[in-house]
Amino acid sequence: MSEVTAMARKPTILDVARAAGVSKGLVSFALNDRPGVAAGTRQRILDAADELGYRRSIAARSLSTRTSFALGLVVARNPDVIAADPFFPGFISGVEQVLAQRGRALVLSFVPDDEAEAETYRTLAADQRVDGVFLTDLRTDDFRPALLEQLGLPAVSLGRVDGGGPMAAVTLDDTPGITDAVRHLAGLGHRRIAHVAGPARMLHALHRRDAFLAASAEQGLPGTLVVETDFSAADGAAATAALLDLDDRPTAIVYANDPMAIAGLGVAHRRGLDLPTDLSITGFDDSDIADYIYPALTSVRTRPGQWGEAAAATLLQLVDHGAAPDLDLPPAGLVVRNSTAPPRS
Amino acid sequence: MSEVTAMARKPTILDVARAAGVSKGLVSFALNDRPGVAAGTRQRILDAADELGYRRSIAARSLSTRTSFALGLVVARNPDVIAADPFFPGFISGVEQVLAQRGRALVLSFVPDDEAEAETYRTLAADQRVDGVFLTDLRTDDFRPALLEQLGLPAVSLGRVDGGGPMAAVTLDDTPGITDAVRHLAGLGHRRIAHVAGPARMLHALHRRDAFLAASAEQGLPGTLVVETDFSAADGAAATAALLDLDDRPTAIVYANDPMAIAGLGVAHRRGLDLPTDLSITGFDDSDIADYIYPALTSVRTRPGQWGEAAAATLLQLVDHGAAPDLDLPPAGLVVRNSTAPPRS
DNA sequence: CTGAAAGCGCTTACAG
DNA sequence: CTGAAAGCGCTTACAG
Repeated sequence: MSEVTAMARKPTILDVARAAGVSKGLVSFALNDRPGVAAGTRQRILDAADELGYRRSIAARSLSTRTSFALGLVVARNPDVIAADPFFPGFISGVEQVLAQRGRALVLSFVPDDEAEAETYRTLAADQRVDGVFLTDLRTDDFRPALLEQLGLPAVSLGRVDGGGPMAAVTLDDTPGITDAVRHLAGLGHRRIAHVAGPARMLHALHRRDAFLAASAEQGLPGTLVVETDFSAADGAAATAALLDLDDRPTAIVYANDPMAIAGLGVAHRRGLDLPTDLSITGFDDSDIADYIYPALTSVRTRPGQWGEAAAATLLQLVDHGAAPDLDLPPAGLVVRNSTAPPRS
Repeated sequence: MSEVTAMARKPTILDVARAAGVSKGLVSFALNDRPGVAAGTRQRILDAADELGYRRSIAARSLSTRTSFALGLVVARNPDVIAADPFFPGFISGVEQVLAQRGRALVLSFVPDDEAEAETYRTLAADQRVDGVFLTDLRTDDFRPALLEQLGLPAVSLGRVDGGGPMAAVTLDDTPGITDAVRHLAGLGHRRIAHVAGPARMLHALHRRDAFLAASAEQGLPGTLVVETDFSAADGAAATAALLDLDDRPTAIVYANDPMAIAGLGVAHRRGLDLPTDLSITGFDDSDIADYIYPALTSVRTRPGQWGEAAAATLLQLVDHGAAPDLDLPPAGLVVRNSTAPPRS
């Protein structure tokens, strides 16, 4: 009977202290790698903890240190758009890989709009659910940096915040990928190249558009064919239809993400165009499926997993040490497949 | 100076007790809707709490109640496969919608394999990170139900566990969707219909395969053309190629998910087949992109968001009240588009 | 280098 | 119906 009770109860710091013949305080010091514990004593404590299968209670540590040992990610997007976007699963996997070995958990939140997003950050901060957050999908006039600052929530952003505040950032330049795409198409002989861009309120969509514009100028192309979308397949299809309706329609289209490029392929096929001869297409993200559609999609390969690892390491450093240097990741590169070819004569 | 200090500190239960002129204990009772607090006193306490902008500390509540006020989801899949699968974003959105209004958080974990998965559950339980978990992607000989039972972690499974243990379940029958697909194809005149199945170790893949077999039998079709895959686009493409290499190749293929169906379309196109005339194709999931590829994909529509809401509500009930009834969701239905047509002559 | 004690902010028997 | 106090399991000055 008492044996059962003894087995059911998980060991506390007091059990370790008794087993090692020291005080709770000293156990705490040893476990936290604090200086000022004799080497022998430290070892004895560690052994005792090991022997007992002791794990420090996160709830108790949270209460006394005001730390949750968790990091947060809140994503404000339409579920359909998230589902079509290969970024988040890869990013989260990367984050996990780092957090798991550091004993941290990831608290995830998908919210439908800006308002719910702000509310979520407030709740996360008020409840001290997380020690810091990842800031993704940076926007123009983004209200979040100021909000997080006000809430005192450490954050690392993916990409650099607009105003250039003090927020730690992990960056990855999309420009070379888009530039390569335009050069590649121009090199094939295309002169009328269009861009199906993401929403102007999203910074990375803007960067891709700007890169497209700059590369077009560099190649002496007009670069006036830019259509804005919300990143959805539906918008990508509509934008493609609009471009193909033009009297002087483009011979190539650079899309700001893969789902739209795939939808664009569909529109072109429906119109009986012969791809890639009648229309060259490039995507962005290099989704898993890109290699298997017809024609296989030329796309810009980003590395969401690397972003995740880097962002997690940076945020952890920020949370643990109060500061972290910015990190710049190797830029995205173009993967050439069969959806791009010289224009028809 | 002291004002600043006063402002920075967030109110505790003691502040509320003082403001209301009662003891901490009584505040706790009032906040937890316990009986035995005079109506007037309760109101006074609630008002005081409101006035002060008081929120109970989750860390403190966690420590004294051994409750984390969080639920867990651990997903063991290759990031690429997750990325291609529209299920999780929708599911998570649904879960969130319920958790947010109940003050619960979602702890998410993506792990690479079974071993990491088991370790994650152990850690989640040992650290009391979550009060319960969602069990997705049920497998044959699934080690998780027994592990969770042993760890004392309440769980609700998506679909019914193999052995039929005591675990709460939210179910959604895939059978009608597949049956409809086969009937639809048979009705169009197809006699050689193949199935590109998911991995046999995954229960929902098995269910879809069994449904395919049963529907084939019902329609008097051989139903022998079944190829197993890992659900990836790569495997879907390979399976399609193998089927099309057959002397007596199928005129229609029922895929167990959309990414494979899309990859299959690509393979068929590459071989110069005229779709859907030369080959009819159906998917499963009804991804956002299904409507925009060419030809638009006939697919089975599941409702991941509904699953998420139902599963979250069920798990919360289980965690809060110790028991929850099983729930059966409306079955998936076929959405007919243009990737299916009568076979050539 | 080590111990004893207070404190983190709640909840919960126990009295009255 | 209400209060006083112990307890959840840690961390952290403070002494020595």
